[in-house]
Amino acid sequence: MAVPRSGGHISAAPPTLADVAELAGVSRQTVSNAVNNPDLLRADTLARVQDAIDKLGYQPNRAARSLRTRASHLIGLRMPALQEGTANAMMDRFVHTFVEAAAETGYHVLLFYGDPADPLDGYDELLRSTAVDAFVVTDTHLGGQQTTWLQSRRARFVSFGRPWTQPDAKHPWVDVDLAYGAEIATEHLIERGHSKIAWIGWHKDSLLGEERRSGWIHAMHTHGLSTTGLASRTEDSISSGKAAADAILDETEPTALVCASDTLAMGVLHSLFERRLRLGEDIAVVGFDDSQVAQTVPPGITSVRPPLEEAARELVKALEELLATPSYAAPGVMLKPVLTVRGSS
Amino acid sequence: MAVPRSGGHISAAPPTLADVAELAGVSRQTVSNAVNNPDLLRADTLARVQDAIDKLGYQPNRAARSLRTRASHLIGLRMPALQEGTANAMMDRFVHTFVEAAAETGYHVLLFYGDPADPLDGYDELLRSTAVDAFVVTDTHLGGQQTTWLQSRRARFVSFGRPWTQPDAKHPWVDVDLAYGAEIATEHLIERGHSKIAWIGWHKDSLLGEERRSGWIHAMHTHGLSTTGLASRTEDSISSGKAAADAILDETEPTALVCASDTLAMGVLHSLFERRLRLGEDIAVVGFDDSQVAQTVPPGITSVRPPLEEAARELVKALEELLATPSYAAPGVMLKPVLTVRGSS
DNA sequence: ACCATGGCTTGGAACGATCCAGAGTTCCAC
DNA sequence: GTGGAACTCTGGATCGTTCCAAGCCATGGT
Repeated sequence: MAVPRSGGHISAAPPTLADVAELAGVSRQTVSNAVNNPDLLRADTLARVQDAIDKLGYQPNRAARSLRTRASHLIGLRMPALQEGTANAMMDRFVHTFVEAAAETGYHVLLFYGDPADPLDGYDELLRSTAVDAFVVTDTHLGGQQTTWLQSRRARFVSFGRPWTQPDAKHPWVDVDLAYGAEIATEHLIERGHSKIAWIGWHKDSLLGEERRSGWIHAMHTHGLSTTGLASRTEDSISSGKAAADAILDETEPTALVCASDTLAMGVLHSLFERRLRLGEDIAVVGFDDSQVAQTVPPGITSVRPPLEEAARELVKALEELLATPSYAAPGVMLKPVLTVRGSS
Repeated sequence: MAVPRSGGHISAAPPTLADVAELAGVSRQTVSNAVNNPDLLRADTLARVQDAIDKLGYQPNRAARSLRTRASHLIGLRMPALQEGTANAMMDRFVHTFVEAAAETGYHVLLFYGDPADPLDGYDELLRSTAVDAFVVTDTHLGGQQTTWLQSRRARFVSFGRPWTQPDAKHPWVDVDLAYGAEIATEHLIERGHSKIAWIGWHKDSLLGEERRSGWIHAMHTHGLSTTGLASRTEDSISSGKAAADAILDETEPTALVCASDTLAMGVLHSLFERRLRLGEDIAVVGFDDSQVAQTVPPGITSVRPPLEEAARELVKALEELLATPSYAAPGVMLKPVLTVRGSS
């Protein structure tokens, strides 16, 4: 003998629509309406159904609902590649707010893994199995491969990061204006009385790097300061940050440094440590990303803080509209970072 | 007229089992078997079906499959609370490997959000809607609320963190032996010639804190060293770490400090910075967690590194068995951390 | 009294997969 | 040549929900 469906005190199998309907003395469809279109029911019927729902602890089965409505209420997010030693804890803050904001509109986040060597790995399977309603793409600066491909597959998605390579892309995106970030960082140092302000940035082929660099140049020139001999380009790692700092400190003796990332700023700190120079007193340093490290290292590193929470919320908003109206084409949203001033400047 | 189902070049609607069956000239069930039990088919039939599957790019619809098999192949993970300024980037590394390991066994991770004030928030909804097959619980040290509740709801789960309050709990768990961690940290300092080694830890009501502390005490006593006046207890924050360091440096003048967390270690660094003492030369410091910060601060903080990757893989393994055999009761797994030695000691 | 109106409720069908029981084939032993 | 086991394959039912078209019942205008 099978165990009776809804009889148990500790529900072995969760209650279904039919169970609720029976208890409330109405049909399945009426219960469904009570859940999805309450205003279709007469007040007293609705109350009766609600009682039954509460009594049984009913909750619609997601799989069944997804099957029928062709919507999973899941947003796919590919796990960003993890680099040991690099301050990408930034993503943590972003993901956190994103999950929170998504929850508020009834969406959950499906984290998936893809081979770091293949930027498209993982997307196809989820798309074909209709496991997610949409994606959030976060690595647009690596070239538009993912977005181009998703577009060709008619997948729904939003991106955190502007469509660098296709300025006419139609998908919603949110990004942070980090040229502006470099500008306010540099101006902050100028206000503090510095005039020999060096730049430690990334290689020329990095779109993000060139953008940030342009902010520094703009601020310097606006204030009539020269930039010659003050810029250096290198990898985004601590050791190369240190090497770059060593070189520039020996050659040009700047009084302040703006770094394209907190990782590079940490490299600078290593150089200072070795030279027994004191951060914030002997020399000023400003970083990017406002990572854990910048926040905690004594005496604190002044850093350009991207509004990740706001970005996450904007993306969820765009997603919501995109899923409501498939033809939705939002203008991109560009957010301004703020400078968090700490002891290093 | 409706668009023909599988006719399009750019598939509007994904192909279904029936489409594949038709193309291959077999029944739906045979296609299903080709996917799930290939050895039931004759070799030539299997090849024909496979061809059709490849040609159409067929992928089973997850919702339909979930509905029928009552398994979503999703693992629920509640977003851990985010504390600004605290070095919990540790979780990032854990989540990353977990997602990766889960993917290898065909599972994806469903990230969800729960009100930080209510440790149970979020679980119930997912459970009742049968959205996930199991949970990973990560905050067992906050008291066994979540695990007790999940157990009473007959939910499947594994925990990262031993069942502190119920030593007889039956669910699989994985944890890191951080008493041992404190021990090797202390012994490392003793080897380096230190004998006045202070402890900066958490309040007495923290189970994790007491455990780590016991490792320090054990190592000290084993080597005939006194611990009196060398221990301090405080909050897990940078400012209280600094205050504790200030007090203990003034009173007892230790030559080395073991901190219960990297956050506290950062507090110590602030104290040293103010006193113009040089980390690793004037005084040695060891932290816990091997966070980003410990890795990057010059000259690097020696830190007890929990094997998060291994833990994640063990948890996935346990999950797999748990989902295969519902009555599965694994013994807990206790992993040993390693000490990452850097310039601070 | 009648029919149209509109609000509320209903049973049957469908979403796309798997489970189940049975039908058809093949093959070997007697 | 036949019976039976083993192997393949098939059609119908089912998972729990929502869509659809139709049914019921008051109400109100003619």
